[in-house]
Amino acid sequence: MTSSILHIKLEENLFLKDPTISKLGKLILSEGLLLLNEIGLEEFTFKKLASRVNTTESSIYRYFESKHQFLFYLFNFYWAWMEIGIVLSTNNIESPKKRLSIIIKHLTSVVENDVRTPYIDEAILQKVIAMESSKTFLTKKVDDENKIGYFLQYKKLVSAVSKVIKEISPDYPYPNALVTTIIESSFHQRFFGLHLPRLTNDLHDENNLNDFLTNLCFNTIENYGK
Amino acid sequence: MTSSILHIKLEENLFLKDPTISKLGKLILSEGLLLLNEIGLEEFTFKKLASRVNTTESSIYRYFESKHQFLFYLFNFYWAWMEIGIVLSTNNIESPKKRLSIIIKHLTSVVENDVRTPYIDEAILQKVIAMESSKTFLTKKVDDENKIGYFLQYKKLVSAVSKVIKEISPDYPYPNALVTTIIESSFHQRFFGLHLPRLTNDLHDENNLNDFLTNLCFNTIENYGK
DNA sequence: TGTTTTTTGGTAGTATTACTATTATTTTTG
DNA sequence: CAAAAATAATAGTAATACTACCAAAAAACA
Repeated sequence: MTSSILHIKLEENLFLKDPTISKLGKLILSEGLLLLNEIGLEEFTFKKLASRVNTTESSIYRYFESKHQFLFYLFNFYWAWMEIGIVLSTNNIESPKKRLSIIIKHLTSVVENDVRTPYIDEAILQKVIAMESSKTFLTKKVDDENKIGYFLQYKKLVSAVSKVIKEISPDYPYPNALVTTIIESSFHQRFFGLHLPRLTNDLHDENNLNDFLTNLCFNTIENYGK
Repeated sequence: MTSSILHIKLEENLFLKDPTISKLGKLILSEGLLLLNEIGLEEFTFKKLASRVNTTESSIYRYFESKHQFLFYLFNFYWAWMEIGIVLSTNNIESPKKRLSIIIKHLTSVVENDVRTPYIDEAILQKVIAMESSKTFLTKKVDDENKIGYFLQYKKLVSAVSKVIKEISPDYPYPNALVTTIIESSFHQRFFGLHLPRLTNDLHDENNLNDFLTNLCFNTIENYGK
């Protein structure tokens, strides 16, 4: 029996040395993700990570040129992984409405660890991305980082979902905006549920968050202009 | 003729010493806002601001204990100011639907400088808040900062808008979530229009952004459960 | 007007961050 | 077993995010 391993290959400029091909690299990924989840991007340093994996700062710098590059690596990993899951669970579905429902479920549900990716725990990754992903684009460096392809995976997914919306409502003029609104909202609303409950409505409950955004999506596209 | 000055009084724990009552304090606000807009929160330091207003780091630290407190000051100022504008332009309107339309216009339009607040340029403030406000809550300190009231103004506004939604659709279960989704989306979509256009749909045009979110809001609340 | 307060300026210092550079040691691989 | 590659260890730099202290200037008040 072959173990099924999902190897997610990311663009060359998301790292200095591919972390998936060495033991230390994998440790940096797995423990880095955990540390990021524990202390957050602001407090996260390569020095702390180094002491956690019993290596040195300089060794980590050989894999990633900065903690921002490391975050972008995880960010792209997440969206590449998400796309695989979405494609797999929708490619044999005829009805675009059903496909869209499934996609929204994928985008808004709490994720479980995917055992096919040994050094990344997707349940943790989702938390980290929810908390940190806005920080990838809300900077003055966004144009430079966009130029070197740091947002490619995210754009790819958005455009794929957008296509499904166009199948359902070809005249709806804002499919991309709607998709990114749903994604960002799912992250933020779950966060509000935990930390700033007056900014949301008991969306901590999985089904409510999915109901909120599914409803928002379909009512928006199906009634536009009516 | 009396000059009409809008004095926005903020909570005591948003500063160490009230910046609105001294010349230096006002300079810190006005120039700090401009500097923040120019270089972004990550690059912004009190040292740079000090050299810009010809004072010293230590003098600025007498007003704000950190740049994060300074950001929260601006954040609360923005939402307090926004609320005043919304109240003023809706309190004589009967129809809740009209009121909601006006509110969405306020929340999604590019703002112009309000001459009644001499040391804050609201047009700049809006840009800064759009870019930096997610960073106020997406941190590990959010619970502590929430406890000391750093999010009060924002919550107040959200709850006010939420009330209008309940007037229109009393059975809609997610009014708060919808309001924060609209606000966050208006910030992010405009940003995408400028920097990551493939994540949105020409919402750089004012009217489109307003149309997108007005439509999303009304269709969501009026068709829920249908 | 003179004298206290209050406010600001100036300097210094600390621990930490975000790196870069260099050399020594270990591990891998051909 | 030798050569190459990877990692460890150490050191160093400029900048950040502060704190502390004292002197000078400005404002308030008596």
